[in-house]
Amino acid sequence: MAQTMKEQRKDAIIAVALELFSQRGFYATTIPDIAAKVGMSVGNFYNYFTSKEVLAKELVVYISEYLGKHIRDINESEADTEEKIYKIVSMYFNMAHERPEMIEYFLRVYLSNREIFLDDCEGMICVSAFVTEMMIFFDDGVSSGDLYDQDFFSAFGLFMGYLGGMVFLFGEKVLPDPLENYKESISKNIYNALKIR
Amino acid sequence: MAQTMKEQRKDAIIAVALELFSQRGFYATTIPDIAAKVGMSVGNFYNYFTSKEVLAKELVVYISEYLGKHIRDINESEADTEEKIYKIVSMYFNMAHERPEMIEYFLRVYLSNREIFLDDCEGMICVSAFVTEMMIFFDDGVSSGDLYDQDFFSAFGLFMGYLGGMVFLFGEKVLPDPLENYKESISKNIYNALKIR
Amino acid sequence: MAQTMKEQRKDAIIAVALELFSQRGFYATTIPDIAAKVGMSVGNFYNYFTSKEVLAKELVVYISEYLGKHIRDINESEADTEEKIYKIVSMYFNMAHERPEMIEYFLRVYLSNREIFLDDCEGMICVSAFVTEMMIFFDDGVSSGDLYDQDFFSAFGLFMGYLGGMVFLFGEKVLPDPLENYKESISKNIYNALKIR
Amino acid sequence: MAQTMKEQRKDAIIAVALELFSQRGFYATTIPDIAAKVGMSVGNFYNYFTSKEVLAKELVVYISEYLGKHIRDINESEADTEEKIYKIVSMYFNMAHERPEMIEYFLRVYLSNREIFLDDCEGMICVSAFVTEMMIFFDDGVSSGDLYDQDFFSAFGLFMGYLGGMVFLFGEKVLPDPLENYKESISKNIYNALKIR
DNA sequence: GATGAATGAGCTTTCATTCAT
DNA sequence: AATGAATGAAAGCTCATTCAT
Repeated sequence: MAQTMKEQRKDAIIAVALELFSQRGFYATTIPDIAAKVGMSVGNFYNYFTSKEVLAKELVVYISEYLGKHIRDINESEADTEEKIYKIVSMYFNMAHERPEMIEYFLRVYLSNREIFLDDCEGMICVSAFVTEMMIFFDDGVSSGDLYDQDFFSAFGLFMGYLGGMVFLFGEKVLPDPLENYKESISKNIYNALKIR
Repeated sequence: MAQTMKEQRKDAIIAVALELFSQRGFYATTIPDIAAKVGMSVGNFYNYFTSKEVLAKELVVYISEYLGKHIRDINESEADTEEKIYKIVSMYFNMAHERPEMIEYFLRVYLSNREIFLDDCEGMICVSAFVTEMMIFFDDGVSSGDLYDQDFFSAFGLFMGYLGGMVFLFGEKVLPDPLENYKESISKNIYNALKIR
Repeated sequence: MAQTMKEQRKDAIIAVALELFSQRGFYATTIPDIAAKVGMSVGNFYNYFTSKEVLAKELVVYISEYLGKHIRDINESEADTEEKIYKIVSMYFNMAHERPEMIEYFLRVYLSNREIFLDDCEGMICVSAFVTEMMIFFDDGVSSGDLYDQDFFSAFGLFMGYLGGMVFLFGEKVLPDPLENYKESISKNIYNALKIR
Repeated sequence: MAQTMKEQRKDAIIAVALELFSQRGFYATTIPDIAAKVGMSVGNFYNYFTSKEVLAKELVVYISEYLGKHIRDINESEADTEEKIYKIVSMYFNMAHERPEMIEYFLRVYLSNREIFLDDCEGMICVSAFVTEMMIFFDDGVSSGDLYDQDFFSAFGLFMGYLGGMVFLFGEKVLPDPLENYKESISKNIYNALKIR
């Protein structure tokens, strides 16, 4: 598991870029900003990522895999579908709390700046690790007779749109309570929307 | 109702800016781009809007009022809550189809580039016309015994997150069917999630 | 014939660029160099030429037309072929003396940096004004029975290669005498090489 | 004649640099490009050549000696002056065909980027091996009563300017025939221009 | 109101060269 | 001899904004 020096530096760039991009957006973050915060020269940055866009794309893949791994763990747990929904919501909100840069990057950079991701991420392929696990979740739910058998993306849109919307509202500071407090009601809403009828 | 010349020119800018911002994003659209498409000099543009950011903010207000007006009509109609949900979903998807620049602007510019709207739009005030009507919808639904009485923003997040998510997925071309076809199932999902329990 | 202000500024850029490119070469001359010498901001330079390459290409056309015009005058004069050769040589060497940046640009920038001119100047089209007049000169010489009827480019290569070579040697400071002094012998050499046999 | 390892590596760099410089030009070729193609690290490259400019200069000397050696062979042959001219033209065109990187380097890098060669190559000293042999050729021609006794550089400019011009035109793809086919007429033209009168 | 030339700061990216290993 | 990460200066180019006309 020992990382090479180069891998460590690359991870440092990823961490810093994630933070800055998520806070300031893609365009308002400059390579000099990133390099300075990593403690690296601008020129050297380009030994790690061939362009700003390539960095942005690697970041999406990174987050997608991170999210995907957590959902896989939930998928593989013993919980029933309703509990799994709660676990996913919890995981998502915890992540929004503890690693907000990841969720924010997803919402603010990936979902919004289509022009950046057009070339290599078409059809959500940069995000497939995550989407695949959500598919498995739905399929399992349907198979086990808990969820209504509907178009995947309709259900996916509900689930992720809802969660993303809440995180957005939280970021806007219009929610009266911490995200934490909404886990129950939101899980319930989602379950009600998706359950067998 | 006759508009002054100045108002007409201003509306022309708004229309063009909406189109370009929604297609290319805020940063990739330049003032020269907008001025050229309006048929106006760059210098003159600044007689109508004092900066690019101010233009962006006026655009949000414009869309918020437009959306708000349509929801008010639905709120004031005779329909019951379940029908109103269907009407709002329909209206939203129709708008995504016929005036995509509006929905796209909302999703791609307003929701994503927080840094632009920080100064004058905090706490969703630029978007209050629209939010207010959604609040009225929920209150009416609760009053009439149709909807479960929960935190407004939790319900709002579900509703708008879901719709936004679907439009996003549609834009990504991953939906097998046209948005139109999802009206029924999505309205149903939303109603199931929000109804009295 | 009154030039607009903008045309004057453009001409100023052309003059400066010609000078710097010919002295330092294309790559060693920067846009900031040019702008500074014109007394203009870097940004404003790009209101006149959309890129450094475009500027380089306009320069070739400019010189080609300038040279072409002078050769046309000679072609249309009453002189016989041998005299015309002398006139062309004289004109070329005078130009190398009085406007060296033009000849130098031709030799050092246009002839050498093929990659710059690949896209829009293929097949010598950027230089056609000049080549055309040389063609006319040869045709006339052949028609009047003075020149041997051979492949145009073979003759053209002799003529222009020779003159270019001499200017190069002059620039290298290896010629014992000023260019001026070679007019006679070179014209004679060219005539001997091309005349009817 | 066994080369040391170091000499072999150096020759490998020379071969690669010649190829890349002649194809892409001096500025568009990077040291990393060269090192990669040689299969060597960038750092190691600097153990063989102390700078990019030094490499460029060694290359000229290398070509000059190569050309000089071939001309010496011709000078030392039994042929008469007219035949020697033909042999030089042939050799030059053959070289342009079989080792185009050498001729191209001469024309595109050495003759054009004066700024690179200013410091150590002034007065054609980097190229003296070749120039010297051409001088010998002319002197012999004059001594044997075949060539007109004129200024050496005037004759040299004709000879080399002509040949360089033809190779240039060939590279521009404007010649109707292969270079090969021009050997006769060009040799004749040169002889006519230089012969005793 | 209208024009568009002008500014200048700042961006992404490149690359010859160095140096610790 | 060899590696390649690191530097840093500089390049081409963009663009929001201003201002003289």
